[in-house]
Amino acid sequence: MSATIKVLLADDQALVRGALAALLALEPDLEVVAEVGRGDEVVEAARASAADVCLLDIEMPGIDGIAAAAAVRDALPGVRTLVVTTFGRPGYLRRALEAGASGFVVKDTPARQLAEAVRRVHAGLRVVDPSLATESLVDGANPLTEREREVLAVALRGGTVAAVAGVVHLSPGTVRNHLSSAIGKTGTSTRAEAARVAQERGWL
Amino acid sequence: MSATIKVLLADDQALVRGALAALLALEPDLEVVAEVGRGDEVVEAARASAADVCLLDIEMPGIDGIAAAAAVRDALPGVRTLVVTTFGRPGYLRRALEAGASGFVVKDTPARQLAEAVRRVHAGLRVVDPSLATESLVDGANPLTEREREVLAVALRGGTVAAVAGVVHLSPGTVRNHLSSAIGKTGTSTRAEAARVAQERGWL
DNA sequence: CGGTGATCGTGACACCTGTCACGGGCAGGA
DNA sequence: TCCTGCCCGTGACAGGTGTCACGATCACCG
Repeated sequence: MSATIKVLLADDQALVRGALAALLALEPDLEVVAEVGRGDEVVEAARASAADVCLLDIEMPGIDGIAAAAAVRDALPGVRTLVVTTFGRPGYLRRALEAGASGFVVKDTPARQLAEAVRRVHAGLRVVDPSLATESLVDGANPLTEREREVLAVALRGGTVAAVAGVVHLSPGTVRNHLSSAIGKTGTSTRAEAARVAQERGWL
Repeated sequence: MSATIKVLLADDQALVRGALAALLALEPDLEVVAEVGRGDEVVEAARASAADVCLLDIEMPGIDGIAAAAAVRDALPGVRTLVVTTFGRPGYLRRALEAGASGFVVKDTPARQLAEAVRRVHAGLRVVDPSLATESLVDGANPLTEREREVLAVALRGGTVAAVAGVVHLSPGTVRNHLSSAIGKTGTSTRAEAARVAQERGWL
């Protein structure tokens, strides 16, 4: 075991990545051993640098931070992951924990708490934003089915039913049925509203 | 004149704010004298701390970073502003410069260049992301009219024509005409697409 | 002064959407 | 086995949407 906790940083914004590195470098017991800007480079870099904890942003090219957490869990079981994200969407928290993440921190949290969160995760504890944890329970699970999510995700870009049907290889009528169901489940009245609400809740 | 450059940080995400502070603290000639999380606190904090340069994020509660830059220009003419944002939308660059910002940096830029950008801005130079500058020229100005922007901004939330008409206090028919015009100008075929494209280009 | 363009409104038309009812197929649990 | 739930599709209907033509007012500019 090394004396310091080795940290891997994954964030697509170089400026934020560098800034977080500077922040963690202030802590004598932490050491940033790797930085990546894509989700699909996390496992490789974590292995090469023998990282103890991976700090993962969700919004990243390649694969997102949640999928990266799952990949780390499968490939490097001893490595802990801590998801750090901009959006405190309840669905994100649930999916992150299901992907094996040990912690979930929103970017609104004070800077000084980040190092402490890394230490707790490294010690085997779970770190979860308390305000989000309750919200996640209140909000409940994702009521959308697999196809509804898929159709709604494409509809988010704004095309017509025919365009969506072409992308997902379905009949236009089926697409409308899925959209109608999703509209009902989100309590909205148009697909654009439904897509927006679903995204805000982390259902996509 | 002080020996160090006094910097004000404005970003709604506390973690990013603190991280940027740590990053700039590494530079001996820079000093972070104030941190705020809202756009409408910038002028007050800049005055109180006698800041030389204001680092402004665009996405902020209260007023956004561009409006904050304009407020600083009007209230504190000697203070330079540097806009730092997540999205490299050409329209943002143009509007930021019109608001009197001395610099425009995307969060994708390497961390080490930030301090240099602050120094250049403090020296009275303009700092503009080069890749964005050319894109801004190619893209041209915002073709949308004032009312088209307003209607499109409301339509972005996804409601029906009637709902939009109620918000902007217009006739439903007029709203449809404005939307139709905006759809034509964005080269799209639905209002949702038009709103998405307009936002991506910084036209809203 | 006339011309131009943004703004606001109406009316009409073809088309798209959201909803519902109704099939059938397929997996998993009582 | 039946039942339930998800999936996929069709058809029909009312209502919303996008487009166009046509007026009208107002501000600005040559």
